Amino acid sequence: MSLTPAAAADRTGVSIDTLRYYEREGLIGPIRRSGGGRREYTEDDVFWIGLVSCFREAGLGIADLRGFVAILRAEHPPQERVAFLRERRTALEQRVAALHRAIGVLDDKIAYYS
Amino acid sequence: MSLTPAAAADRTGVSIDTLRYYEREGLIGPIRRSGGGRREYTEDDVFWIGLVSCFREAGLGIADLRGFVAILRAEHPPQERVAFLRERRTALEQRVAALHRAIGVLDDKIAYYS
DNA sequence: CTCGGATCTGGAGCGCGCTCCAGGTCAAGC
DNA sequence: GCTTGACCTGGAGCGCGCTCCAGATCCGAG
Repeated sequence: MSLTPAAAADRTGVSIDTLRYYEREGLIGPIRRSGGGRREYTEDDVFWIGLVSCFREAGLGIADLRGFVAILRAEHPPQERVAFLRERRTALEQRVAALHRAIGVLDDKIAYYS
Repeated sequence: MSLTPAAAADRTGVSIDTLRYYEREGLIGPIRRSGGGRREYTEDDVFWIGLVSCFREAGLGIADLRGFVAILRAEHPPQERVAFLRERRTALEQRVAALHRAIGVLDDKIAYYS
């Protein structure tokens, strides 16, 4: 069984327009088409879209994600993949650190006004 | 002593154009002017710009920051301030959670390819 | 006094990440 | 067959957060 665009959007929480956009940008798919040209999303597609939107929510840009997709799909030596992934991980941890600094400031202010 | 725009930009790591933009948007200042109309940043200004860029780095939008500035400056009851600050804090922690989910995915992939 | 570099203003331009639209196609229900 | 609604494509439009530009002004060094 496969899912219509509307169903896939519903399942993933990503709008139909955005799904098409992601496909154009090479972040997902290419999605299989029916005889009439309509997209038919598989469960695997849904899972992959979930990964992509997880990273989007974490603040990665489209270009970053394209690199990520390329690494996970293409035949790069595992060593290179791991290096790439670690690099991304470091970038995300820096974001976490930035958030903690901001939270620290908020905590100070909260303490001050409490 | 006060700082020229260039010096303030240097101290804060925020570009001159962005400093003017933040001022227009009401995130900082208004900055004191010299007789000739040039901006003169104080140490307090520099400190405040640091706060603003801390929140920007944490991913808050300009509108969010405007709200933040309004709360810290205007005469709102402390109770309201604290409520606002806690709300912002929650939002930031949700971002942290999103980042941790993404980092978790990366860790899985790293483990898989290692 | 002159020169040149820093700064001023208002407004245009840009990259990102969608979001929306027009005009056309496909397919299930009557 | 006809209607209706979901879907198709290519491209325009939009909000955000800067970033850049033109043309004018200021001011310290020589």
